[in-house]
Amino acid sequence: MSLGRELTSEFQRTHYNNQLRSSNSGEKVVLNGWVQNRRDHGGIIFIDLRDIKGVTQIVFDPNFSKQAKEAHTLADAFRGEYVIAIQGTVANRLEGMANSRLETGDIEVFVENVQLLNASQTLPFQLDEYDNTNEELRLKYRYLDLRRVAMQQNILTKHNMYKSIRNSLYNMDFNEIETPYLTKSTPEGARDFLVPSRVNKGTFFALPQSPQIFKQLLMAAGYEKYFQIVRCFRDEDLRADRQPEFTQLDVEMSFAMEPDVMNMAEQIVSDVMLNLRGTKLGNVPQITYQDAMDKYGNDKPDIRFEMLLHNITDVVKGSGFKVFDNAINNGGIVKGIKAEKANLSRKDIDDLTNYVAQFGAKGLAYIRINEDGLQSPITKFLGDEITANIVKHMDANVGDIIFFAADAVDTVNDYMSRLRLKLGEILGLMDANQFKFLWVVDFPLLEYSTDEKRYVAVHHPFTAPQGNILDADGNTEVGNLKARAYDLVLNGNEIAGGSIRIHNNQVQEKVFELLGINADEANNKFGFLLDAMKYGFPPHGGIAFGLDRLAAILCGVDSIRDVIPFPKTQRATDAMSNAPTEVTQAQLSELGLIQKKFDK
RNA sequence: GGGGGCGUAGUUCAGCUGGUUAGAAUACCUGCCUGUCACGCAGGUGGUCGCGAGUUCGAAUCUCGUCGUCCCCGCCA
Repeated sequence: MSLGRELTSEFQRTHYNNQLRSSNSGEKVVLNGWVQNRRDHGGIIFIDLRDIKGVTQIVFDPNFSKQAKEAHTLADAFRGEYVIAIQGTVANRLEGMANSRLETGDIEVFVENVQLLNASQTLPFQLDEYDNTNEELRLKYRYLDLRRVAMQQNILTKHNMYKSIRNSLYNMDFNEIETPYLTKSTPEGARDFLVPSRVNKGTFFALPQSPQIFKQLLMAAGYEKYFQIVRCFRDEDLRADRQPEFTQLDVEMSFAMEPDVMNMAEQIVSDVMLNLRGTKLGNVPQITYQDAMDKYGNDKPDIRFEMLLHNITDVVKGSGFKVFDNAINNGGIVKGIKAEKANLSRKDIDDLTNYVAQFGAKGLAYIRINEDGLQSPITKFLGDEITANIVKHMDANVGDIIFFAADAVDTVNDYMSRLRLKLGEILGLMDANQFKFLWVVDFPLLEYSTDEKRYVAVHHPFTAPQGNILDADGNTEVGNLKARAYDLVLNGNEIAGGSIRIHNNQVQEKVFELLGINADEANNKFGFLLDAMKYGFPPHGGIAFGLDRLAAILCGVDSIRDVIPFPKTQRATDAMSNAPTEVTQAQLSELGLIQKKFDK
């Protein structure tokens, strides 16, 4: 293999590989890049030369000139992913030889001089779009994987998203300010990543789960409009859309109310949609949390399709069908969902039954409306009248299938919302080219955690309550309190969440009280924030976007790993470097994590 | 912590109910080819069937374990 040479000035490119057009015909140019593809016809060699901008076809024709003959001889040895620099002449392609799939497809460059800058071994996998290499190998050689055009497009899409977002916020007069990565552990919410302190042995920093408290303190400090594109850390198990470190757009503004934050957020996504997709955002509808739960069964509805859940508890009450009656008598509900013109086989329905079973469904009753009548395993228990009422209530027609859920409210909503999405997928109702944004508002402030046997914050403990919470007393139904919180949902994904925050010391103490956090504990954990509230803390609110998810949706990929340059595997390791790795005894000892061993 | 899928040439996969020498495509190597653009044609190299144990006359195939990876539940905004 020939050794690569240093780049010299006469081989520095004059153009990127997406730039040349017919108008450049006859010009002498220099191009740099990777050999994407080599087609050797014996007498003539074509190479697709790729750089970050695009591809140009270069031609090694030994008859073009005396120098070109030498270049042709060299090109004989070139292979995929060799890095080369060429000097040559731009020429219009022969009649009928243009390649409409290339930006530069009207021209080609006849090479007169070539410099091999570096060779490449045979790759561990092919970089073309026809190779569907497993992710393990892609991650091990991530620098090669990232060289693939599809991945470059994803990464650059994310760049363009960052650029658009920054520009929007600069235009709206927001200040970009940093917050620390070495922070205080507050065991609330997700598990922290801990960093041992060498200087203060036995103590630990935590990597931030979000800059929440710091951005509020920046409001206390009077900066009024803050934003940051910032890495956040959570030591929890991974998913296709969850990584231990992820990127968030964090925004906070003082003297703001809900519409101010929401309008600002809409401006950001409006600009992103216009800049990246060329589409107008339009009006973003709002739905209350309660409505979302009633109609969709979850707090992040995908509104690209209807298929609403219907509460039919009253319709089926006293039907004599044990499953329904038991659920209702135990305080639960019965919901129905109608899949219109759903041509599902018996096996499809079995699959759906198994699918919802993992979310607690004990079965999946249904009524299919056929030309010649109803087909259902449960109508014989329900009786003709109630069956007819259900069909009427659900406005079901021939070809439709109604599915039923009967259980505790939370269970019904959980698996019916998942059934709805599954049906949407099966019936092809989720158009990947549609981007439907939705605000979910009026979240509950608190929800009861059966695990911890206490109320916990739905958003976080700094979220302002609606109304005057200081009036709350023993008679107040704590679970009914509402928060000044809002989530932005895109195609069934929560892409941003925020709230107006508490800026009043008494209100904050009251919320801590409701959360079962006593004054000592609150002081210990958030004393500096509580103190700040005593020194002219302005009213403020903000929002945070999950940018990896947003980028994944915009790129049309299922996993956020495809928009993160160097992601972790599902076991939270780096397949390339094998991190995390063990460290030396000396390092541990220096950090005070083990007793120093005294060798004899 | 739990459930499931996958692991066979460099890569992507096939390999049935256990049966002679484990196949294909592509990549790679050699030769031919002046208009291709996933070039073409001819030939060739390439395998500890993830690893370990077991069942069997015989295991890529069956069983158990283990490792890796992905998806999901729990967990997590």
